[in-house]
Amino acid sequence: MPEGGRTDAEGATTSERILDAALISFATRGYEASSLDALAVGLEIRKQTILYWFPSKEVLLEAVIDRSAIELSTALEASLTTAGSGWSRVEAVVRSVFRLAARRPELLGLVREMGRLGTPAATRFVTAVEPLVQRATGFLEAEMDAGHMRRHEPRLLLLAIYSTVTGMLTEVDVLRAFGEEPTARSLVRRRNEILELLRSALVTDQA
Amino acid sequence: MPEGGRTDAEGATTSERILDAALISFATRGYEASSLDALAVGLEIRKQTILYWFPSKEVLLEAVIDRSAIELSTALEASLTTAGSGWSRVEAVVRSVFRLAARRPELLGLVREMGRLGTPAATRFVTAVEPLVQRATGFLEAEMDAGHMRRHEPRLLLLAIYSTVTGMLTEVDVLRAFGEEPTARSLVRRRNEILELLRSALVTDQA
DNA sequence: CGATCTGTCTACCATATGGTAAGTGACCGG
DNA sequence: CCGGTCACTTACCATATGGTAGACAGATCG
Repeated sequence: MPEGGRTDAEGATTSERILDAALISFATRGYEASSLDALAVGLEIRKQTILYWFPSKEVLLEAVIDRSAIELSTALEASLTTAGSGWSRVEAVVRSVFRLAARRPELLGLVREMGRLGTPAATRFVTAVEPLVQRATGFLEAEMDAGHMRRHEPRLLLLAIYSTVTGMLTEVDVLRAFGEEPTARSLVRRRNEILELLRSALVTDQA
Repeated sequence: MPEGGRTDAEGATTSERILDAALISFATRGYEASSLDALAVGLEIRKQTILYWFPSKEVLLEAVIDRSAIELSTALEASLTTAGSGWSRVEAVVRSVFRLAARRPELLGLVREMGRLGTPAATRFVTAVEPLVQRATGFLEAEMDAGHMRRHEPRLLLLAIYSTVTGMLTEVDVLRAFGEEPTARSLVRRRNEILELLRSALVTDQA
C-alpha cells in the first residue's frame, strides 16, 4: 500500500518525487518563478499528475514547507538534545547545520525563501519551527545565567547566529564576490571561521 | 534639459520614478515575480512607457542594479573614509548600514535578491561593489596586523559580518518568529546587539 | 466477468506576461 | 508654419501560466 503514487525504480513514490523537485526549485529559483510546467518536464511527468497529488500550486508549497520544517526540526532537535552542555552544545548545533547544508542545501535555501513568501506561508513555517526556537533560547539563557556565556538578549543572539550561519551557507554569489568558491573545502573553512567567531564572542572562560 | 522624461510634481523624471518603483518591487517581490504590467499600474503609466525608457525587463534590472550599487558604495565608502581607526571604524560602518536600512530598506533587499539572479546580474553587482570589498578587507587586515583585532581570515570575517548585518536587517518574517517586530525601536536594539557581539568577537584590548 | 477505483494522461481554457508596431500630441528650430 | 523629434500612447501578439474536464489503462474486488 504505497500511498503517494506508483513507486519508481528507486522506490520513491510519485508524490515524494514531486515534493523533492519542488523543494529544490522553490529554494533556488523561488516559489513564484517556479512553474508547474517546468517541474513536470524535469520529472518527465505531465503537469496534471502534479495537480492530481497537490490540487494547486499553493497546496504544493504548503506540503513542501511542512515536510521541510519537520526534517529541519528533527535534525536540529537531535543535536540539541544529544550534545553536551555549554559551548560544546552550540558548536554541535552549528556543526549539524553545516552537515545538513552539505547534504541537503535546498533545505537552507527554502528557509531563505521564506522571507519573500509573506503570510501565510512564512507563518506556517515559523509556527512549525517555533518550538525549536523556544528550546534554543531557553538553553542560551540558562548558559548565561550559569555564567558560561557572555550575557546577551537571547532571542537577538539566536537571530544573529541564525543570520550568520544561513548567510554564509546560502549566499553563493556573494560568496564568490568574497573569493570563496562553493566547494566542500570552502564549506569547512567557513564553518571553522564561524565557530571561532562565535566562541570568542560568547565564551567567558575559555576552558 | 531634464533627460529622463517629463518631470512630475516632485521634480522626479519618469525614468527615475520607474527605477524607484522597480527597485522596491524587485527587492520585495523578487525580479521574476515582478511584472511590468503591475509596475506600470502602480506608477499610473502605460507599460510601453517603461519599455520606452528600458527596452527590456532585463535592461531595467541592470539599470536598477547599477544605480543601487553606486548608492550603496557611495554611502559605505563615505563612512569607511571619514571615521576614525580600529574598532570605532567598524562601528561607524555598521551604523551607517543600519542608517541606510532605515532610510532605504529596498537597497538591502536588492542585495539579498542578488543571490537568486545568478550570472550575469549578480556578477554585475558584485563587480560594482568589488572595490569596496577590497578596501574593507585591507582595513581589517591592517588592524589585525597592528594587533587591534583578533586574527581571522579577513574575507571570511567580512562575509560573516555582512551575513549577520543583512540577515538581521532583511529577514522580517524570521524576525517575527524570534519575537521582533519591524519597528524603529527594534532596529536600534538589533544594531546594538550586533555591535556588542562584534566587539566582543573582534576587539583584543577593550580600550 | 463486470463495476469501481486509482493513477496518469490528452485536450482545453482564461489570464497574464514580455515585447513589437504604429500611432498621437506637444514642443522646437528654421 | 511646418517638418521632425521626443515622450508617451493604443492596438496587438506569441507564449507561458495555473487550472478544469474528462478519457483511458490497469488493478482490485464482488
